Amino acid sequence: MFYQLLKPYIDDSIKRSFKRGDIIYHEGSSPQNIYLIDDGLVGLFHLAESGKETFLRVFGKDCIFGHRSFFAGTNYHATSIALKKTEVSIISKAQCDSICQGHPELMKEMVKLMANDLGSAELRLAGIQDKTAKTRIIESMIYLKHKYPEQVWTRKEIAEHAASTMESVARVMTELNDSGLLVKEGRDFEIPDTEKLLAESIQKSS
Amino acid sequence: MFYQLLKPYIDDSIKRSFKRGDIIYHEGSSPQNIYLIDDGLVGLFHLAESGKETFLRVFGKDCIFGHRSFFAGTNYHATSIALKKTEVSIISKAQCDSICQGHPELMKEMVKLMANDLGSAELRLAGIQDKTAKTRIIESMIYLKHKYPEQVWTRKEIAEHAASTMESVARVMTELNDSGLLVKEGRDFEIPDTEKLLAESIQKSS
DNA sequence: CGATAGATTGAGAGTTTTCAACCGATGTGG
DNA sequence: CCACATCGGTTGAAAACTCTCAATCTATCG
Repeated sequence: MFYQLLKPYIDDSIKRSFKRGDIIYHEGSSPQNIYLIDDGLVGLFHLAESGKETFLRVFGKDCIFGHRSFFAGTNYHATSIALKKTEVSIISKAQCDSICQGHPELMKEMVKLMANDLGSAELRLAGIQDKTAKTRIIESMIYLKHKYPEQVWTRKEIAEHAASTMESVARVMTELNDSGLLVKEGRDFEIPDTEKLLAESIQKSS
Repeated sequence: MFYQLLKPYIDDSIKRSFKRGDIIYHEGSSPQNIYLIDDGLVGLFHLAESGKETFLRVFGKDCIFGHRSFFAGTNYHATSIALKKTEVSIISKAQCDSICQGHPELMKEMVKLMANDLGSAELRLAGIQDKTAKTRIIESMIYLKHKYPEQVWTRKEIAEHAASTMESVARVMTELNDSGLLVKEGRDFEIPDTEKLLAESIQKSS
């Protein structure tokens, strides 16, 4: 949607490539651009000094990222990292400003996007309080797998999205695999029946 | 700021009063209005079935609330509750739409507001992972007390903001009171030196 | 086929929460 | 103005859910 709106303006934008693990921008630095993904997958992470990482958001083809800091007018609060080979178009501050100027309908979309992301973030915040680790892990597995099924998500990534640890994810996956609610396939996995799995997630962990 | 922009349009808006504890809108219901606080204090809470509550945001004089759901186009994801005697102006959907239509500068402010709130929510999310309960409690005490110093914040409210429990808040407050970093005054408290208290919060809990 | 990143599993530790009992402040009606 | 009801706060002890640590195993890829 943004892509459709932005497309006419980005033909002359700068392109860059990243491979898995590459950092696109760092927490704390000042936003000079908005990024648009032509192809690939990017994760937004908060990296704590303790070494703990939190997987905040994921962006795929045709998504923009870096927009939050841009519109907030603050430095980046998190670090964006390529999760696979990724091609992005870089839209400069000046370009952004001029595009926004002439397109109020785009601002409406931007408001909507961030309103939704804010809702999700707050629901996750609340979920850490009242949901068990198992429930959160199942929800994160479903979320990530459904959003980007071709990606082989690591236990660590799922854990960082669920506010847990990779060991706990491994344990939950083994348990679900044994009960048939999930099928482990090497490092990847499949979800045969999302509804059933969601139902399981609601039970108190055993 | 919103208040200044909105003021000319809300002279004929509906006013309503609430007393402490009154629910203004419920999670799950459909947003019909945006609310503007003429005077008072409102908290946004997520109420889990387990009984656990999460204190998501606080709104004081001249703040708007209910805007996230309005702009997301979804039902409320949380419940707003008056924290003291509060007067609000109610701005209807239709009024909102027409105001937004004619005022792109207002949409820019709205984008900025939500971009900042999204950043805060995600930082809190990350903080639950890598900060101790004591650190979060101190941060929430400072945040709430500095934002609305006249309010007598309860241990429970602080706990629900810090993703902890009122017992833990009571214990931290007793400890800080004994070390002089905080002064308990009946149910209220004062912070003699915010910098010192912040420094304390960074230490690992003892 | 070796090297390396990722996954698994067990046992133990530990921060917080939970539960429960009690205390103290605040506010109201008689 | 006192007595009592209630709401909020305090404290201790025990429980518990997860995490941490460590060793081992298994994919995957050059």
